[in-house]
Amino acid sequence: MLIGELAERAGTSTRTLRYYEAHGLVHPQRSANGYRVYDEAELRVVREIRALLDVGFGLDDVRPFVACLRAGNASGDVCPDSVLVLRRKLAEVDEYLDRLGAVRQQLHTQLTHAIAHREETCPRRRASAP
Amino acid sequence: MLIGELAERAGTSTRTLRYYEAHGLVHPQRSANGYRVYDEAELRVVREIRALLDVGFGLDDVRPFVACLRAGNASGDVCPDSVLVLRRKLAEVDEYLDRLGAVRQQLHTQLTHAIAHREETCPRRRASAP
DNA sequence: CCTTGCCTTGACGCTGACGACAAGGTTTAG
DNA sequence: CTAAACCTTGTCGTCAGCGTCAAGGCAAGG
Repeated sequence: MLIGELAERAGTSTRTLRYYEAHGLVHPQRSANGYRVYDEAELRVVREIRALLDVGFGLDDVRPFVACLRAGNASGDVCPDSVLVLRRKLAEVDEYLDRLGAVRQQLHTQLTHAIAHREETCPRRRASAP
Repeated sequence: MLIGELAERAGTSTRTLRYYEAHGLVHPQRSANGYRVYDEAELRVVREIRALLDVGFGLDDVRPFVACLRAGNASGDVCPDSVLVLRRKLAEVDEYLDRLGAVRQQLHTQLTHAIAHREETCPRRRASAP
């Protein structure tokens, strides 16, 4: 299959596929006229890449998973390097969740105080004094 | 106070202060020789900006808070526009927390399956068979 | 006069994953 | 013959908040 078909089947663009290739994630054959030719395996690889990128991975994080798939495994997750990345990413996500939770708390506090301030300085009609 | 002093007192760089000015967030006076001259109020403004950026706001989000401070309020939070931004940002954070939680869940699942797969295909010494 | 240490504007670099366009070759259909 | 619809490489643009020179002016001390 050519690049256009793969792009459509993988739900991405030809530009993206060439980008992945330039970064060493995909290795298509070339036909006589220089066109990139992909097989079904590459489709699975591209879908793996996309799935991981959607979850917040970078291209470098994705490499072990691609290698794992290419090594013949049914899933890109099962190789040691992939597991390492999964652990690291999970830790990163946990850390970010913590920070974001703290931020949420702070925003909530700020908002609460701001509202309280408004009630103080410009009381609503039905509040206390007429 | 000149730009270097403000930068140090605010814990940032002169480049950053000029950047804020270029984006209309800070308006220093100019001395005869063309140097930027800031007063104490600008220090508070810059600190407000920094605090909000640290929490994940963009420069555009910060504008209402700066205007609020400049309007004479003790806090940049208490003006209506600031409250709107606070509400919006809180909602954004909540949404992102949800997504990130889902991602965490997925990563956890992938990791669990990968580990289980390893136990299957290459059992530990003390597992089952000798 | 010279150095040191401020300050000025201007302009390019960076990160990441592409989008958009240019200028051209190939193949197929009419 | 030509248009349509593929494909190729190459290059620049995008978003945000700055970092990092470059080239030069101004002030003060020795």
